Amino acid sequence: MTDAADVKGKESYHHGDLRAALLVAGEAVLAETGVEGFSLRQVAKRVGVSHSAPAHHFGDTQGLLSALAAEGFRRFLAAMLARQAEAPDDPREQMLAQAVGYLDFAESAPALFRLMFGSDRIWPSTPELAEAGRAAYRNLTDGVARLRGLAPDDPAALPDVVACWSVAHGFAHLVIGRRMEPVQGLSRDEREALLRQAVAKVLD
Amino acid sequence: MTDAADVKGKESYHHGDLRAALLVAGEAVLAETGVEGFSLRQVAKRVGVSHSAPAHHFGDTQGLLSALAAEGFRRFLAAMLARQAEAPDDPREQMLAQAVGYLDFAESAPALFRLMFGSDRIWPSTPELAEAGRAAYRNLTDGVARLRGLAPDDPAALPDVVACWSVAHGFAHLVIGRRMEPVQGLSRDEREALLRQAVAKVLD
DNA sequence: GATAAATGTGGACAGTGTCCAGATGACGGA
DNA sequence: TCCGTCATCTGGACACTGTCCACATTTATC
Repeated sequence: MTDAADVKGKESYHHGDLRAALLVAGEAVLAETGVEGFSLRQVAKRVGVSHSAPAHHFGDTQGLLSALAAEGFRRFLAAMLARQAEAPDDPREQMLAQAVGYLDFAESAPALFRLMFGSDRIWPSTPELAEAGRAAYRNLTDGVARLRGLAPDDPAALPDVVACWSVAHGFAHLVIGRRMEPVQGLSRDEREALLRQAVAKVLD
Repeated sequence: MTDAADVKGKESYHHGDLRAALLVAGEAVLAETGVEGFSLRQVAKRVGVSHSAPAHHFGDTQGLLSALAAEGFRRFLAAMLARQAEAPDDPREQMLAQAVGYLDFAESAPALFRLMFGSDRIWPSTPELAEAGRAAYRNLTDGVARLRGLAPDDPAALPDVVACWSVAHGFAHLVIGRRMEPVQGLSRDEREALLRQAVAKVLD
């Protein structure tokens, strides 16, 4: 139960699904140590495998972190869609729900969030990563376009897109960075209310 | 001219002002390698001093980085005040200028900005650092209070403070993280205009 | 069943942060 | 002027890191 290596029995030379196990362990290490303390050898040790085994699946540290970031973007989008699904089907409410989902994800996986948006230890142009990021972005632009009655790719939506994205991102980043003192002491509901207020200002 | 050690001649056992030299070199290393690539030994080498010399002045790596972050917050505030000084003395214009100064700083020292706001390699509660951060925050709350006609410490200003801070921070962070594709290709003036638009929405 | 490819091992190397004992020199009191 | 104290700085040590390499083992393919 401790290590993924135990699933197939400890004596098999080949792991079976090392790639997946490394991703699971990698995310755990990331959450425990943060981006800056992340160590590839620690991930290998946790899986019960040689320190250089990960190289065959991810190349180097950046490779594993990039794969984690790509997976993060997919869950990031899922978190927003989950909030949108339980919100009224109104353009404005959908945008507010999206912002709350943004905060959900950042608070549930702060280290991953920072890896995705503010780290030099990934390759943002990795196809898998770039595509996952674009999908999340598309959800935002679609929402704004719908709210403003524009075509999904109308560049006229850019100012609103940027404003929404900035306020949600800034709020989430400041909260998980513990750099917004007056908000630290608030309950989750109060933080959410503040975020909704801020986004609402942008949408009006 | 290359190293601060040369100022007093290379042969003196004691450096003279090693602390200041380490801060200068530290910021250079930070700018070149980013937070995650920062190395204390590299800073020592650049100054021309033993690898363990910095310990006597800053304790460990976090100590030096915390000192750099504190200095960063002071320059952060100065950047905002500089923009405010050349803007009309109108509450609204002052807030917009403050946001532009926010972006100025982030773009001029992205690695330092990320160290200050999103890193685990500093101690946010260091007195010097906490005080420098509070001073910058106070400038923001004062601006919002003035705009809304409130007393400087009226908690009723919180929603607006949070909204302004979030939008400026999110915009700056996304720009320097190169995670906002549609904005990457724009000129500095265009980015600034987008930021002012976004902040203006919040202020209305 | 033999051969090629994929997967995993363990040693090597350079680089890192931090601890430690000791060398050096600045500074104040006699 | 001399002497002792103390801050400063050196260099070695240790454990840890990422990455490279030769090699072992297993799987896949013909």
